[in-house]
Amino acid sequence: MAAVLLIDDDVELAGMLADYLRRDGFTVTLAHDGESGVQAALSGQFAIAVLDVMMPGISGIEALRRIRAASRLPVLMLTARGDDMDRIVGLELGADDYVPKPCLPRELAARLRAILRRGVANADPQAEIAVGPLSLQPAQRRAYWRGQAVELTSTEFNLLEVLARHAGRTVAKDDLSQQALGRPLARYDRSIDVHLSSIRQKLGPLDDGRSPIQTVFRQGYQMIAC
Amino acid sequence: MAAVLLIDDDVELAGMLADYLRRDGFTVTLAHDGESGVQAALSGQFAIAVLDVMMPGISGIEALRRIRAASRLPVLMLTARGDDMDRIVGLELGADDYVPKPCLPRELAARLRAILRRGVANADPQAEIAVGPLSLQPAQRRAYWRGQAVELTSTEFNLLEVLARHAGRTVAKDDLSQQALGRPLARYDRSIDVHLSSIRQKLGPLDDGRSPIQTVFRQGYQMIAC
DNA sequence: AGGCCAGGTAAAAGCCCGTAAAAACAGTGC
DNA sequence: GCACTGTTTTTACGGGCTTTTACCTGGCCT
Repeated sequence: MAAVLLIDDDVELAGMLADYLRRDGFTVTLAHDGESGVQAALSGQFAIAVLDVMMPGISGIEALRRIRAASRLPVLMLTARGDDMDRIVGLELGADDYVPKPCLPRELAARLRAILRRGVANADPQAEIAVGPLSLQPAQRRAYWRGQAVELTSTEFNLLEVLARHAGRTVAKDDLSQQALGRPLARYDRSIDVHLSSIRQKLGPLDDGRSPIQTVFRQGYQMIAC
Repeated sequence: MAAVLLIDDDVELAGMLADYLRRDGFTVTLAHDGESGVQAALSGQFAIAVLDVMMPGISGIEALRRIRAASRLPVLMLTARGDDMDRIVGLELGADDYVPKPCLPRELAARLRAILRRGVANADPQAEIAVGPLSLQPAQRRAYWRGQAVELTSTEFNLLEVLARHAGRTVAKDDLSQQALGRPLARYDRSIDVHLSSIRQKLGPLDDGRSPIQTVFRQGYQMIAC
């Protein structure tokens, strides 16, 4: 089943959780401090990470920030009962869920499965993203259209990757700007539109003559799911 | 802020939670049994529903099943500590999250916000919506009428999608505006009417000569269920 | 019957988006 | 430092989509 990375400095508790998850069908790897945890999370080997908020050295929040800076790997936060603020902040920062400690292993497993089922977001950077005639290899930053390599600039690739990861759903322009350009969308900023125009030209139309990227008026853009 | 429907037979507890949520900026409506709760959930007036699992009459699970049969409204389940099985089943059935009881109101609010932030993404984009001669593929933003592709503008598609998801029930103009145009209905705003006029022209009449979208005087519009 | 108001629809007005082209920026080699 | 090259952002304009306006029809009420 899915590969889980468990980052928690409490060796005993982590071991116990890992045992339970393994019996439940998960493949579990342990990291006992934030530093090595972040590194492992970015290795691209895991489908999801479980991250303890309270840790010596880098806090869980900081670890999450560093993971999010480079990856969309799903992350579930473990928090001690009571630190609600941290919970909210955790989700603001882009955690996918949190579970209060002490937690029932069974509950943890259920939430892991729920996140994995929700799926798509599984940004395993090693994997290839395929949507209809488009295929992307984020690890090599290469794009193929109908099997042919396409020359994209760096920004164009970023944009296309975000859209492809959310294929079939509308992505707001602000999110596109945030994730592909790394800055919030300013008023009168037309960069996204211009880049999308060039992407469309480089890719060409679908079989039915439509563009593979649809405009959703006033909301954003949507890549057509295969 | 967001309109929350709270379905719980425990009047006292529900009232307390409602108070907290209101102070937190939510608009809260209460339902004290499954039957009326399901009905309210399908009214299209709410952004999210909170549903107690343990209820006399229809159980929370059954209520969820009936909501899911007709709608993708986000639902958060309230479960008593211990019934893990129900939790898992709850998520399998398409709940968006669950919170164990007794719960901190603050935690409930945080989770509600997290789901709402996740936003529209809840609508299962792979599914195809079919209502009589109409079929919609939200993932590709395509519409077919009697098997023929129909060219719709972005807003027209949004409107039709909302109506089709609630086929057989009246949708208030204000909800249509909110969901398809992303803004509340203003006085003297005729946009919805105008868009509906063009949709009707593009689709044409049903076999019996009526429009597939009926006007419900002073209330809204309703798509005729197959 | 007549007035009032919601809704149907054509047409005008206004705004958003597509896109070419210019300007600004970043990197490279000399 | 400077010219050269490739990329990103800004600018500008035209076209299309949305919204507003206006006029008309028809239901509902007194």
